[in-house]
Amino acid sequence: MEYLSSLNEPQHEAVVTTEGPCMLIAGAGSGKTRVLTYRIAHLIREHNVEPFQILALTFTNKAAREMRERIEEVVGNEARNVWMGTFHSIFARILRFESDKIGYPQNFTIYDTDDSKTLIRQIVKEMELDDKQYKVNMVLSRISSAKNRLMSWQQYQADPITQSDDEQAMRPKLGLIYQRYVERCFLAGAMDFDDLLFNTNVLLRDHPDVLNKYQHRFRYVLVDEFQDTNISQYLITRKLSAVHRNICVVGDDAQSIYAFRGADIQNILNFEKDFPETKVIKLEQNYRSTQNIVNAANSVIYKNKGQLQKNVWTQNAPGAKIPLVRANSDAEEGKLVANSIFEAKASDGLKNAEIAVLYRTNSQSRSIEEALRKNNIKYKIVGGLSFYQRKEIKDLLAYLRMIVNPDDEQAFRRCINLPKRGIGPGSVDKILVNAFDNGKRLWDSLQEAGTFLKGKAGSSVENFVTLIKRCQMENTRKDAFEVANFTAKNSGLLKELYEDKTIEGLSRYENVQELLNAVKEFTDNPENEDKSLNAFLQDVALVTDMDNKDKKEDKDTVTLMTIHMSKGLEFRYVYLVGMEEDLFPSQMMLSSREDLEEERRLFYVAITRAKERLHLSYASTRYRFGNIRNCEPSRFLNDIDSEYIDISKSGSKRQPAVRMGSYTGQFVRSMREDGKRQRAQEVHVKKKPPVRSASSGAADFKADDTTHLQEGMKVEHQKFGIGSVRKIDESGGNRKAVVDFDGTGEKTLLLSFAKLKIHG
DNA sequence: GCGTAACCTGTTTTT
DNA sequence: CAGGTTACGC
Repeated sequence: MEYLSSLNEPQHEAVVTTEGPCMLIAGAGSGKTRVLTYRIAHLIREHNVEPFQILALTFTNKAAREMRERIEEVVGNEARNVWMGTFHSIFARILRFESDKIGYPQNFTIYDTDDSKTLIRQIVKEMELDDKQYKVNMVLSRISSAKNRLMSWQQYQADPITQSDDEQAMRPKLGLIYQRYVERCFLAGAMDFDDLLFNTNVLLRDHPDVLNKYQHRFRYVLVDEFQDTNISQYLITRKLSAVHRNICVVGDDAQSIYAFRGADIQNILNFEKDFPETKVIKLEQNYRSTQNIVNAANSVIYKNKGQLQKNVWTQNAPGAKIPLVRANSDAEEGKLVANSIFEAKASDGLKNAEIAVLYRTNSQSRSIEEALRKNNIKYKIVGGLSFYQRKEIKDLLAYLRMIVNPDDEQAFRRCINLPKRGIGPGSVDKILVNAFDNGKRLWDSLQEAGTFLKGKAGSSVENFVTLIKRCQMENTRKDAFEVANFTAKNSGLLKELYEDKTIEGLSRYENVQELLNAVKEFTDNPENEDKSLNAFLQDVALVTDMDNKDKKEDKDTVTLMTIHMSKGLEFRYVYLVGMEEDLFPSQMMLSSREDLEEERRLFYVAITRAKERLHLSYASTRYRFGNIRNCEPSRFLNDIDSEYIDISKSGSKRQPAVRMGSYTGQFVRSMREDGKRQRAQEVHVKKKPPVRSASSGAADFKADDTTHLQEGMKVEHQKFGIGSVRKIDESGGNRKAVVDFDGTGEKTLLLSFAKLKIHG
């Protein structure tokens, strides 16, 4: 029980109040994660609860992983058996187990947003609707919000409100698109992200035996970031905890920033109604930030109406005022931030890892990246373009999906003619029409394609089917890595990339190898019991970031990310850039008061990430979508009480530059608003964005053929430097070399992937 | 069916 | 700007 002594009174109460419903209102920096992990540890250690009886739900993989690690520190290995994960991953797991009950195959595919969009695009086309009236993003968001409110397509079509809404908005067929979309997903054996929650609700609603089983299994239910749950998620947790009623929700209404995807603060009010015996505990002492930061944050959130009563305070040192800095351009803002980081490191002895740069939109990262690179400051980007969204990665994944679920329409479309086999859109349509018109599965239609496709296309499809069958055969007796390897080689994908000797081609080839490495890591990880391809694909579909990569790479890096991604994290120094009207608050969000308040909560989240120092900046011109735009300082800057902010560096009287005429190359001539000329100003460097994958730079390092590698030879590795070969190990089907690197010591390298040069 | 060039269009946050 | 789609000639 020694861990309890470090807690303050409400924290202590929150840990030991294990029985009955409980709601923790946890202010920013109040030690929420600590309380949650201790609570779970306490259940296991003091109440003899079996780990598998505990269900703990988070929003991000990162939060789940962090919590698991911290519980492990207290209770050891047992922590592994706690049902802990994101809503989506936990319920995907349960759905897989119970898939037959709702008519889905056990190996169902999870469609990512791209798959969903492609499918909607196709449906709109097939229905011969105007794609300008039915814009993909709009259609998808309507469908998504319906699903999040648990409205089926039948209900959607029958509901007079949605119908009249759609008619007034000139898109009366939306209900039909919704229907078709659901039907096509079902035929393909696929669920999108929203379906994972929607179908879990259906499963628990229509199958009392299943509900009963899980209700009794989960004696304790915990929900993190409760303010961000939508109705669909809330209903699931409510049902699951209806028997034992030991449900603990943790949240902070001031940090609710996901209303745009259906999160509903009402859930907090509903909770007290649904569980009238709820014990409410408020954690109000902030341990994270200086007084100045806490006060500034409070002064901001105070501008919102209708927050829950809460008084966040701190005993920490007063700290410095918040500097507000104005730059002439986004590029200059980057420079100022980079310089400030450089100085902070020198004078305050900060490490890169203690610094974060936060922004509203992913596209803002560019100017910061360029400045940091010029200053030789190492950085990493969290989120943004994910590794798994790259074309070559999605291509190989499409093959793997096809092996596991050969009815997966989107995977089929992606890989049927890749590499080129002479199967064009005409043949693809015939195959699909043959399936849909005759009520057949896609896979069956593919297998009989020889009967209705003549010539080259027909025989190509037959070869494709044979290829998939061979891979499936492998899949019945080999682990994910071996199957993926087999598929990459036999599909011709790897060969095609290998033959592409352009810089981009090499990089794509490296990326595919990187994916194979990721599969290898997955199968090598002792925590993964199921090493099948199916298990790997499940995992990958719900992992959005590459943080498992970051672990191995350089750890001491400045973190760049959106404010959304930063929730739950903390840094000694935080640079919040782009404090400009229209950008933050975002122009697109300003249609209602509620929207503005959500943006303000986002500002609150950003401020409260900082422990010691918060640095605000804005640019008066910004390069966006190929245009220079003038920017005004954000209205949010006025929300901070003036005693907490230092505006001495923001008061430059220079007029913002205005774009004049067209530009070519790197510079633009600009003019002041008063008509006087200003010197040419650097606005944008026309360069490709930096390669962000873990294998960046790999293209410069061409590996040698290692077939003749022998013991005792000297080799060079891109990352580990020079070393000598100790042993060559050919067991287990993989050729591996044990290399003793000067400095880093012995490493075992997979020769098929390791980037090795033979030295001298 | 394939390859290229011209054209078009988005422009927010995430599982 | 960058990525996706269309039109067109082979």
